[in-house]
Amino acid sequence: MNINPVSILKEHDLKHTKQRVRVLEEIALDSVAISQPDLEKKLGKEIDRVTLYRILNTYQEKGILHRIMDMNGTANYAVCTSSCSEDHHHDEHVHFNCTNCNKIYCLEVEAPRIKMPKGFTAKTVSSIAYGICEKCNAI
Amino acid sequence: MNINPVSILKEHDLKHTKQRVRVLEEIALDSVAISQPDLEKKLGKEIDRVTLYRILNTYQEKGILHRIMDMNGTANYAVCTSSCSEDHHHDEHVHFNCTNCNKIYCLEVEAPRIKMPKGFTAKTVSSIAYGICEKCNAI
DNA sequence: TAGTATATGCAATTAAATTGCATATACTAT
DNA sequence: ATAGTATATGCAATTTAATTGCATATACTA
Repeated sequence: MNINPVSILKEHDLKHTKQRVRVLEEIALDSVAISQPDLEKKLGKEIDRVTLYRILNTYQEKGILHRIMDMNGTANYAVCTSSCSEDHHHDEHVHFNCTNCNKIYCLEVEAPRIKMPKGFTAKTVSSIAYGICEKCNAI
Repeated sequence: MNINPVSILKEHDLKHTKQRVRVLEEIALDSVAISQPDLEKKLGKEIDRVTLYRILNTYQEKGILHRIMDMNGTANYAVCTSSCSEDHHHDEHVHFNCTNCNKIYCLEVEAPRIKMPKGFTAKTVSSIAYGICEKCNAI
């Protein structure tokens, strides 16, 4: 993922701190979403646990990160595409959660439009496919 | 929801206990999924917390209940349609999570088939639409 | 560069989930 | 019916996750 943490922070009126930059860098390393526990393991010595929580919440609210819940209710984070904003997350693509390695992929597949019943108004739709990923299938 | 807890238990080779029956009854009361915290509040005095965890896990594994994770990673439970089984959850319908009242509805809408990229094999797909529900829209 | 607002880290608390074990309960075969 | 066996339940204790309050440190503004 090719992002510039500093300019992302500026765009969203967030103060430039080394912890915030570090978190964004770490998450952007991989196109695969990273789980909160894994992030903690990687950053645990550099960034306080509580700070990490707060940074992740801020990023999610600002539309900088997607939060994808896996089957166990664990939060996973990935960098949003540039079109996301505070009031509208454009994460209408499909996520894929491998039931073997538990990785979450952002597929380049548009989430299909779903017709809502009368009275219901949908703002966003999250589709998660569960199965076996590329790598695990190859083994 | 019109179910018979006793026969459901039999079908799945589960022992008939009053706790298991009670849990099924409670969840089947409403077509809307119920959250684990709400279940605990309702059953807390009748059923031990740990037992509830275990019953819910068993039901989910056996395909008796759907587990739907909401935005906060909280588990919500609803009765599966009769076509669910241990090896294949047929919950390919869309869920709707109201961002106002936080209720989760099982919509009578089939989840659309999604084409997977090469190498990925999907077993189930879960689609959750977020927005405002019927009731909250009416207010 | 001083002043101010906000982010961070630490300590403490609260809440959620898991484990082990003794007892109680449901089912099986007699 | 009943004894025996397997499994479910409830309790206590533990582990893990998440939240809150507050003092200090850091980034931005004028």
